[in-house]
Amino acid sequence: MKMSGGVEWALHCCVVLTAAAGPVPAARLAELHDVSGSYLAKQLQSLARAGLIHSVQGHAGGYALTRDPANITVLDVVAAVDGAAPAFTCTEIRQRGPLATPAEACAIPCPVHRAMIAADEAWRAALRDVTIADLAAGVTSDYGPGTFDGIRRWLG
Amino acid sequence: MKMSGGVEWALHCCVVLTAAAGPVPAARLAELHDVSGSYLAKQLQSLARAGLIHSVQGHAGGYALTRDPANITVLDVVAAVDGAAPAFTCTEIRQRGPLATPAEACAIPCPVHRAMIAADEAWRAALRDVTIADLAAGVTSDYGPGTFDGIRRWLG
DNA sequence: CCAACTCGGATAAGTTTTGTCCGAGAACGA
DNA sequence: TCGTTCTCGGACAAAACTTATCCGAGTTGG
Repeated sequence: MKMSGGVEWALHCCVVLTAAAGPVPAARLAELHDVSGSYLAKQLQSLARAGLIHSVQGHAGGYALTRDPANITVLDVVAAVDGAAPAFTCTEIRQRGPLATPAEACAIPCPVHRAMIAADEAWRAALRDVTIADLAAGVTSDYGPGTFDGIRRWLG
Repeated sequence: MKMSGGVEWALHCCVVLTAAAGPVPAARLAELHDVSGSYLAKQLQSLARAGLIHSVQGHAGGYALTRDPANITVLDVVAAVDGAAPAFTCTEIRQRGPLATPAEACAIPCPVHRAMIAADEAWRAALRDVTIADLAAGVTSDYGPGTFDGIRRWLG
């Protein structure tokens, strides 16, 4: 039960892109966060494939958000980087063994599966309630209104 | 973001132990669910280490629940088998890089971390709301009142 | 037209999870 | 009381996934 470490990087990158004026290269984002540029590229590609950011190639290229930060939820980023599949996978062991339940009685998920589905949905709902814009607002609230100005200046 | 497959086995075993009169050997539980006995033993050991079940050695030994099923939550089982650590681990990348936040300003978790903590807590709360007794009641409701009688009979 | 810079996917190393085995210990029957 | 049989418990490999890296294709700007 461990989430990909790339999720943290991706979320921080999305928050930074909120402040950026134009496209930002992956290498610049990696330097800003002091992480492996080669690996961060992988996470950004996942975000691009999910349609959360779009890439601009060429001399002054880089990555930029595709839509308003208020319309990108944390769940979107987590699903893009870590995968959209639920953490729990039911293998239907109730249909196996000497006392196997017949398949026609298995129209609805078993009680164990139901509990896991409910927990997963609660988790998703919590992540869906927070947007990238909310995170950016939290950064401003925590570290002062000039924080993003400094980032914008450093990005060039 | 994948939960250990052993969690499913462990939960089903706990439900079965609800119906058992005496201790049940790991091999018997494995045969009932048609899974690897060697590997199921590992999960049961985790449950025993967590104090959810206790082992009885010797000729007529096996595993039995230590307390009332209504006092064992699904979260207890998940934490025992899959680990109690939260899925998301914050690496404090805000304290790294050229624009690093000074350590004295990092008394509280960053916004990203806060969102993850909230989601994790929602997930835990959902799992804490369901007990092994609830799962057993769900089985009875789904497959009929005689289900556990059949299991008890098969266990011998 | 050239050159430099960007992303994109294909390619290895490390780590965790999964799966298996045999030895130590305890209870029952003789 | 002793031996046998059954049980758990921890130590030992195999496999899958995550992590990390590289170089080529494509595009922009001068």
